[in-house]
Amino acid sequence: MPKRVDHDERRRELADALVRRARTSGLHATGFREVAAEAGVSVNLVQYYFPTKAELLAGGLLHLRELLRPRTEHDGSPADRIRAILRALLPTDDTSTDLYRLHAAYAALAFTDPALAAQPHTAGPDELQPVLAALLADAAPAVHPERTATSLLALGTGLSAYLVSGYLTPADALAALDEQLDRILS
Amino acid sequence: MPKRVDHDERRRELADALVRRARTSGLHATGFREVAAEAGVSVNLVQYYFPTKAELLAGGLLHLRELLRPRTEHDGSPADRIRAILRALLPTDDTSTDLYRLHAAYAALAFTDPALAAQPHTAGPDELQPVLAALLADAAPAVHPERTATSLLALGTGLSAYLVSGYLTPADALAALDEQLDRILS
DNA sequence: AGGTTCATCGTACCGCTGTACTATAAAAAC
DNA sequence: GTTTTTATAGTACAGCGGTACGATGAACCT
Repeated sequence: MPKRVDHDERRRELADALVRRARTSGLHATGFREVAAEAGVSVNLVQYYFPTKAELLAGGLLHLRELLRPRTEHDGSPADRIRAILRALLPTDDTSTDLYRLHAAYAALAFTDPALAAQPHTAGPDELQPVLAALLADAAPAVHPERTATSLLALGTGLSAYLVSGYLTPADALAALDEQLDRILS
Repeated sequence: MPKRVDHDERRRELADALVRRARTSGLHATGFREVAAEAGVSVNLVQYYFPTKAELLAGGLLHLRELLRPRTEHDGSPADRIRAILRALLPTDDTSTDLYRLHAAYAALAFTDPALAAQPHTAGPDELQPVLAALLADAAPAVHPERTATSLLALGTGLSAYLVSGYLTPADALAALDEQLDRILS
């Protein structure tokens, strides 16, 4: 076996195994043994890269955030970019639904776990809000950019929650979003 | 000790102990022993009323839903009632914040636990949406009642998520909600 | 070539948690 | 008044999960 291994890469592989497992079995049912089995590797190797459970969980969250980091680079007019960003937020296929649900599990854990709470665990507005506000200032001069950006993101978050819970179909959620966007964008 | 006890009442007491404990310690860290200690009672008594862990959890969820069942009875004009219902949805004080977070933990669990998923676990739109739609049909004839009701509830859900995560202050969330309501309610 | 380091494995331990078994006192039944 | 429920408590057991301890073979260094 090789001696030198890229530790960051290895950690990413293991974190990905955690995500794969947890997004179907649940985060609460995913420990060292499950991650090891999913990665096809020994239990102790997982502990070699993530010495403690807290670090394993944190590594999983870091990787998950990477997986669902929204692509903010779209082309087209500012109005088109706004629409594209918000649409990309909604979990409309099975994969993004699973990831969103896993993220919800992490968020719930973070409420009572200070270590996780310290880590930025958000698919929250903090990254997208300024981007959206800047685009809105350009595309919709009539509205207050920051407040409108926040409201749009909140709407997207709520629609996402309804989507993953099965209360809405993707078509309905997109329609609700578009209705709001059509009103704002001139 | 008395022989006859109201079992439903006792179950409610124990479920309340579970909620009290879980809303600060986290649902994952709340088992038979913790509930028993919180209720000042023996471990076995908890099991006497909730024979299995699944039933204990389900009992807690049932009680939690009761605690945060929104009061839909308000007085005033339809417009006032709409505003009151949506405001009441937002967790603006510490208690409702804790309960909302606990509910989020239950929702996350339900995604991977069929037994919990079968139980109606929602602070979702299913109860409020028809009520709101009926009021909207009266107060805002220009808009599509069902779609608008869903959008408003989604906005409320998103704002609630941002509130319990600390991204928004109650004042900001209420302002965002009011802005939207002012636009719709003529 | 020999020793050292490093990635990997197998196994063992210990604490916690759900669950089961037995006991007991008080109230109800008769 | 005795017997039978019934609400409660204490203790015990078994499985699982995180963690720790050794072992081993391959690659690197000199």
